[in-house]
Amino acid sequence: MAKSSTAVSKGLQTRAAILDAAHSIAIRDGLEGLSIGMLAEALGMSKSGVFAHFGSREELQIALIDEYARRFMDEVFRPALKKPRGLPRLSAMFDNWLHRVRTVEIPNGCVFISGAVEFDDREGPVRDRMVAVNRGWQGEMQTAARQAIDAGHLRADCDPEQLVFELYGVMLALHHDARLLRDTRAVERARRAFDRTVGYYAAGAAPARGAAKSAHRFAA
Amino acid sequence: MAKSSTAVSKGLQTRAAILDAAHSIAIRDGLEGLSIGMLAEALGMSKSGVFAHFGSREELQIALIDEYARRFMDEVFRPALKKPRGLPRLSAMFDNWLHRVRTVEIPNGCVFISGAVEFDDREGPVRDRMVAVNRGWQGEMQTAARQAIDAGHLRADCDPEQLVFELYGVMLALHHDARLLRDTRAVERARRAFDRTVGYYAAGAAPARGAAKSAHRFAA
DNA sequence: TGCGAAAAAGCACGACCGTTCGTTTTATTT
DNA sequence: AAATAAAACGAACGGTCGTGCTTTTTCGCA
Repeated sequence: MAKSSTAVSKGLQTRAAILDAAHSIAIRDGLEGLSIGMLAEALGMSKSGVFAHFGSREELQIALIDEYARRFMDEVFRPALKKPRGLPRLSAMFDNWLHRVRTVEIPNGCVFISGAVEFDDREGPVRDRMVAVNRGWQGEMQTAARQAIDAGHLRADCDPEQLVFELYGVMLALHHDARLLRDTRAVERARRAFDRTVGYYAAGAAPARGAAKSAHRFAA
Repeated sequence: MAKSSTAVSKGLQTRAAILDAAHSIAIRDGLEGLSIGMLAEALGMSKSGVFAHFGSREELQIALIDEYARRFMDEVFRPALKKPRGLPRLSAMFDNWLHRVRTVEIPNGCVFISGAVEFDDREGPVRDRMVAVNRGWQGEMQTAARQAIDAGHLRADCDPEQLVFELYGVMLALHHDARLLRDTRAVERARRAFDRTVGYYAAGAAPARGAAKSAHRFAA
């Protein structure tokens, strides 16, 4: 009750508004397409007013990466923690991700993906934050995979890093086919690819049968 | 002998030189990072001199996409045609691609990938060309997969489009991990993912065992 | 060798960029 | 309500961008 007026200062709440508008722009045009000018126009305020909240464009980009990562975690990973450890949780993560792609990332875009392409060969703090955030969710997913192994859902010889590598490849291919090629079957393909991949590593399924050899015995 | 002076006109050969320099820039900074100014500086000529060869930046970008696609086909797909149809050819395509990634695309970048991200939600002729070129190589690869099925190397229930989807996902994940995260194990993971994927669809291997069910029986 | 055409240069334009600075308007506190 | 701090504004700077002109240089051929 005592807290009469504002819980957060005016500055913080416009900063949040700026980041919200920046999010809308960035998922469409990427981190590079994010300009302070159009951001100010979208918010109905002056360029310098927007600028003052971050001090530089780089800081704005970094703040947006954090904002995007926060939303991603809240939508994709955090709800999955309510599922029991192991494959249920891992599947829930993928399901949430797929749902997010279908609802927000197909019409718009994913900052993780566009940011990775934009900053993969550019040094600096923006790239560093991009890497850190990526390591973050990859770690989360690897942990989930490791728990699935411990729980006996996945085979013991399943490499969590390899599994996450392959699953992210599925998401990247999904974005590519759905967004560039506008292929409506992409979501279904992604689902099938996930099932096949996890099914391969699933305990009880046929063990690794030297696939590395079989694929290349024809070559050379 | 009769052709005394130049086989190609001066204009065409500087145009080629421009496209070569543009290629060097674009694989690093993408199609959006390709500016006429730095292109002119890199070539030691004037902006308007460069500009005159294409008439617009869009035309330059389109010409570069074609140039990149030509090189890609020459390096990755065309040599694979010397291999016998089926899995040998498909494997050769992937091998060549992997080799190209290792030698040119890890230190630099891939225009197919950066271009897809940059233009996936922007209308216009550049995007259209990007789509066309992508459909091109995907079609080539699907044909190779179809031949592998006909030859009995891959199972009859293997969907070529699904297979190409999954294999491209492997390449995308490779670029991500190798370029953004600078993970040296990415190439090895890509190789393993390819082997596992193709191995799954290989004739003689265990048939599809309802993986779609097995992966999600834990969920919900 | 000279002539016509093609290629390159030079210059200027309007637009947008990130950023700085001084001022003015709002919030917050005393 | 007065005083202080925070926030937003407005104008300007130097820079780069793509693009349209005109002029000069260079090439190719008779």
